[in-house]
Amino acid sequence: MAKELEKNYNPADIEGRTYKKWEEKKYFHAKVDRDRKPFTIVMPPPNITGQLHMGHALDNTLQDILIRFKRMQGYEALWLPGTDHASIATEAKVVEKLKEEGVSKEEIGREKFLEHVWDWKKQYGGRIVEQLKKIGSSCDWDRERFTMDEGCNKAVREVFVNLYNKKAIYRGERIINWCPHCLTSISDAEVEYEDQAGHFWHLRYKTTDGAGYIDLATTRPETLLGDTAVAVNPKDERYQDMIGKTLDLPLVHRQIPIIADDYVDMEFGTGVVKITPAHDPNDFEVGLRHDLEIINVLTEDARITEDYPKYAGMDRYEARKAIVKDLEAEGALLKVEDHSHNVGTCYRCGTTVEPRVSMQWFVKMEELAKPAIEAVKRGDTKFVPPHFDKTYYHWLENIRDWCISRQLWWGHRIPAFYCDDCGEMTVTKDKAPVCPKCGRPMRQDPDTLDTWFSSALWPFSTLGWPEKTEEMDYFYPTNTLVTGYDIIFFWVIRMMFSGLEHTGEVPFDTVLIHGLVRDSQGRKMSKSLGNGIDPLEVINKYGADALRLTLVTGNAPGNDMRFYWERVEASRNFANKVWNASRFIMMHLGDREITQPEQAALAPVDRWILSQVNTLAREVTDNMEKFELGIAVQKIYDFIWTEFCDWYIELVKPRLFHKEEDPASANAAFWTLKTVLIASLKLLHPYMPFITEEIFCTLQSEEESVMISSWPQYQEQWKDPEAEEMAESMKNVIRGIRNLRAEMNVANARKAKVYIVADNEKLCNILTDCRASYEHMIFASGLSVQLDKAGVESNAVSVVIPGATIYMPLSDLVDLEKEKERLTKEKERLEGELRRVNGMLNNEKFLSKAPESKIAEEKGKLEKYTSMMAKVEEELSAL
RNA sequence: GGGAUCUUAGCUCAGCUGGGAGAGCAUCUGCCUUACAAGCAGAGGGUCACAGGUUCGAGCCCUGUAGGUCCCACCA
Repeated sequence: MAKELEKNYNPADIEGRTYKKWEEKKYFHAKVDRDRKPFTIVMPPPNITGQLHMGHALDNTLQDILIRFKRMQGYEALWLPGTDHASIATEAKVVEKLKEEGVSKEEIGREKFLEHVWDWKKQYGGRIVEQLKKIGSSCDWDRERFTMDEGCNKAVREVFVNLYNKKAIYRGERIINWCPHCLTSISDAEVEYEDQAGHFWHLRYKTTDGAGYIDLATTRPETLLGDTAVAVNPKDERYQDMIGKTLDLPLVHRQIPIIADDYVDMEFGTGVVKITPAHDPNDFEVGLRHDLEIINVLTEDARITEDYPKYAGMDRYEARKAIVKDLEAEGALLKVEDHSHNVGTCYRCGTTVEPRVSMQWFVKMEELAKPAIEAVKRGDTKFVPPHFDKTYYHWLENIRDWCISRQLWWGHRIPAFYCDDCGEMTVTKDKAPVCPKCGRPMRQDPDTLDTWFSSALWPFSTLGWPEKTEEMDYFYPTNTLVTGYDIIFFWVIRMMFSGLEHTGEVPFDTVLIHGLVRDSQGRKMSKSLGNGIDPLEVINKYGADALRLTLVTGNAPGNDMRFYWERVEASRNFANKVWNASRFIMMHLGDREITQPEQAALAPVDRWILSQVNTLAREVTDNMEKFELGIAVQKIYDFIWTEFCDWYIELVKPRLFHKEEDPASANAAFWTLKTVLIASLKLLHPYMPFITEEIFCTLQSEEESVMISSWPQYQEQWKDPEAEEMAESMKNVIRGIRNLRAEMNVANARKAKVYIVADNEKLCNILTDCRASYEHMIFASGLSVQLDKAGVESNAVSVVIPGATIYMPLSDLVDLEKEKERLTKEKERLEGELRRVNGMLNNEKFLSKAPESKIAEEKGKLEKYTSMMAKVEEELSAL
């Protein structure tokens, strides 16, 4: 049965069934196989609330390329997928859904609420997984995990208890970042700072003795209600006599001391700072040093507390207005200035965070950070590109303790238990412990853990840790972690110190960092701007392969890229090119039995393209191993389109069209076409898995698959410098004639006799030997390759190529002036080249210091250009 | 305030350890040549931000300047 491809490349028909076939055949599944080397990637788990966006598409395309490459190279390649429970985001979603139904989470209670969340997860959590499949991700879905599954929970409890016992986790009342909208604490990393326009309110606080006053400025007048001191710098001479005095706090009329603390910058403002320990992290520190009272004036949703009846219930901003007004009335307001300052906002909802003193759990970071820094310094884990290690070091070297408790219900519950009877607290892996002191049942801490706490364990919790599993032993440490630079501090550093602390090893040897996919104007894609491009829309229109190719071409690791539909079209066009070249080959191949020809039966052009694809395999492999995916795919693209399609296929066409006349030659051509096509498909497969699989299976058999075929290896025997030289000469001839015809505006239909006058016998022989390969491409009525000008008409047009001059008698079309112009231009070009070469070769320092090979190369060029120049001048003078 | 990074063709970007500037798109000129007009053949277009330095030789290495982007930072 003749094998054929559909007339048009239609990705939609192919992708779904191809992916299904791969899944059914279990090609994605990796198992412990001690005879093979493992290669492991763990997928950064997308949030279950998420929809596939361009960031996921890029991230997963890169991972899929790497894993397919390694799989074909013979590694036991595991790409372990999963999803993240995303506590804040998911809880918010479900709360919102319940709100629409008229219920609040408090009304239904914790257990019932969690049931709702699990239902929600069941219904929507798989969405993103299905979307990942659409782009071709070859993950081992049999091993899919969830950050809240039983295994992850076990790992979380193990880690928490271990760290607690080592005193690396502690509980304490600290000032933390509080989101008044999400109603939970968030970590430092989760706060995003932005410049906001605000004001400076200049205030005057009078001393209680009525004898003096002190002026200060604040950006948050409403916190005045919680002021418990005013601070000046101890060295500030202006205020020496004020230190120790007491002030009458306006509005509240509480007596507060003037204290001295180094924290105060004398240069800034009046050099006086009001101290509100409950509502500012720095003031909190000052408060600790001076044993100040902490007066909380805000509720958890950032309203004024009942303690201040006049303002009670007002939110932060209403209260600010009211208080400013009252201060003015009291004469305490001096002036108001515009001022822009840095405000912390919640990364999730954008609400301005409120520093808040509360009881939370923390991970002590200093000791954990050290080994993580050392590991990268030693090179146990490398960043690609390397400069991202600076970001990594900077974070770890300046890290503060990590607030891990969240006032949420959806998440891993903190494994700390309290005895209401005797007040005992215990931290245990046990899910329902009794009080170690009095034996009564205990109450579990109501808080859950920061989502990143479980994400930090992902590279090993997914492999079965803390159990000593085969998988853990075989696949861990993993190899490459692929993620965006915006996630380094959230995730990479936390996996690093967690891996080192709990497994004693780095969790991965390489961190491949990519940038952001921006819109065509360079803006970040965002929901609020509405400028996001849906990857699924791209796939529907142009196919997953086109999307993937677009995301990796012309991009270097760590750099942002802009999305253009034009680029997707270019990728789709390439897919179509591959498709049609394959279709052409198969059309002529039909059912023909092809045998590997003897070396001697191969035409020079066959040996040339075989040599080329061989070199390509080596270069592509090198580039991919260095994570230079953009460079690698560019080489594949150029090879397939230019060398294979535009040159080789065009050159062998006559042998296919007249296959019956010379079966041996046709066989050699077919064998070469097939061999090169298969190698190309293999090299291209990691980038464009669907189209390559479809063509491969049509060409070979449905039972086979390019994705589990072996990666092309460089083989010395196929290297053929002679054939390459031949091809170069042949291309020069063809290009020379094409140029001539284009410039003279001679249609290909107008045939002419062509004389190639070679400088030397060698080139003459080369061009004679392979004339059958290129004769049809020069539109000649006759071709003569010779060593002298015998028989060449006197007024033929000419073009000088390296080593030869080509003449075409087109006398009736010749315009002498244009000929002169053309040859003069060529002469000028050669003069430039000769200037450069002579400049180098006449430089004694170059001759004495440059490497031999470079000097020889330049000498060869000098010879070439000198000879060409002589011929151009000769032609010119002949005119 | 500190750090990172970028500045290459009209646009978007590549350019591996320093050795004659590339791609895609766009533009111009011919072609429906029986795989592909989502195509073929040709052409034009760049003092590689600027100034120094190292080197026989710099887009690439070093220093500085200017501009852009991003991250971090407790200046009330």
